[in-house]
Amino acid sequence: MYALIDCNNFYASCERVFRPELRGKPIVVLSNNDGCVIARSNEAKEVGVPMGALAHEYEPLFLEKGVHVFSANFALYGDLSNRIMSILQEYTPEIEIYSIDEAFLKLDGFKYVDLQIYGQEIRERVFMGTGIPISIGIAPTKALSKVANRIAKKFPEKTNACHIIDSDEKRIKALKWLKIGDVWGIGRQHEKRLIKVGVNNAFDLTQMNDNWIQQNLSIVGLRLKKDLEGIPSIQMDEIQPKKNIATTRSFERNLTEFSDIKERVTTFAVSCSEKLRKQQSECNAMMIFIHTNFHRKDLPQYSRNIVVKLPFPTNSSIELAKFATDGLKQIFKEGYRYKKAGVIIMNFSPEQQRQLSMFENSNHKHKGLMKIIDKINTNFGQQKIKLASQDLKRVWKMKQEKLSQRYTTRIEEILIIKAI
DNA sequence: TCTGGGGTCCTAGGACCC
DNA sequence: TCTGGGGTCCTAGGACCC
Repeated sequence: MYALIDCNNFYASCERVFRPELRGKPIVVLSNNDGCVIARSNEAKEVGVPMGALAHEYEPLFLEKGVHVFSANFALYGDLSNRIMSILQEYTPEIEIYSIDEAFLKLDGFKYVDLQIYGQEIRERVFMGTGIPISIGIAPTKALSKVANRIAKKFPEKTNACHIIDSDEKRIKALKWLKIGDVWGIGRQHEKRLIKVGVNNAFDLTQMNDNWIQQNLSIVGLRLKKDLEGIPSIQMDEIQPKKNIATTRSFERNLTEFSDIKERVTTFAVSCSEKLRKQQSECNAMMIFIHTNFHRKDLPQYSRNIVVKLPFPTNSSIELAKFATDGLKQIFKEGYRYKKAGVIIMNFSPEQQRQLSMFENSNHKHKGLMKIIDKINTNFGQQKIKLASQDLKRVWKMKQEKLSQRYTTRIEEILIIKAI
């Protein structure tokens, strides 16, 4: 059996951990730059805040309904996620961390264990250890455990937030209940196509012809169908090094000057190379993109990207910042108001087994230098050491007006309790 | 004024090899 | 009239996930 653990309204729940007075109150979390809503507590959903709601547009509703608004605090969410995952690891040797708030547990050899009781134990332990409420779905395949999890979430009273699909009867009932667009792996495009041929729920999908599925939804869709039938076809994935790493941001205001954008792109490249060194890889190519604000129909639009092939594999911040600047020079065009830029690095190779090039090589001194810089930045706070090409005293930054404290990762922001 | 950020996998088609 | 057969690798684009 597989168990899918999913945190309830994860970001909103994280904000509540250190603000217990907000339990039962509506909460929303905003995207970078406080642009739109990316997470909502159940109470916020009830008062009518949709996903992706524009913050400025919904300001009146927030005030009227007493919705508590937070800027995204990824330092906090990431740390709480790590804590939850390490608790989950105590319950099975085989775990797949699927996203920041989800994990699959493979429950092999649990034949004589009452899974409902086991599920309740996990829920209590995670809540005790972190203060985050979770829902659990248990079933013979991964896709079915996703379905079970949905039921657990939708009917918490009836299921005690843990639903198990362990008979064909339960499976079919669940599949008939689940709308096709809500099935894991069926997005907008597939949903449209399926409804057109009369597939309205997950059960209908399992009744379709294999050839049709493969032709229209590819092998991925066929695996999904089998999984929903109860034939395990989607495997557990181990944690693997990433194949791409990206740092992209919208700017708080439009940028027109090359030098401003160059500074941003340099910083993005440095951030990518830090992540790259963490997984001990080097990259062989890099993409840089810039574009204007797509939503402003009244302004001239410009959007371009460039892929730079590196002459040698590297993970040095200095080298990557230089290549990023070179790339930017080729795509930057004067006279536009830029809203967003990004750096994506790809084509990784392991740091250990590098192929030496006859003529061009990265500066071998960088390796030691980067190690020291990473160490200092870890110990003394991010960005203590920067490249001179980055803005050393950045005056403008992301809009984060409602940022909560990084309670669990910064000693100076730890929760203070006053005993009176 | 105002619209997030970070990933994965699959397929078709073209270039190239013998 | 008539023009082989079998591969691999790479890329762009499209779909999906949270």
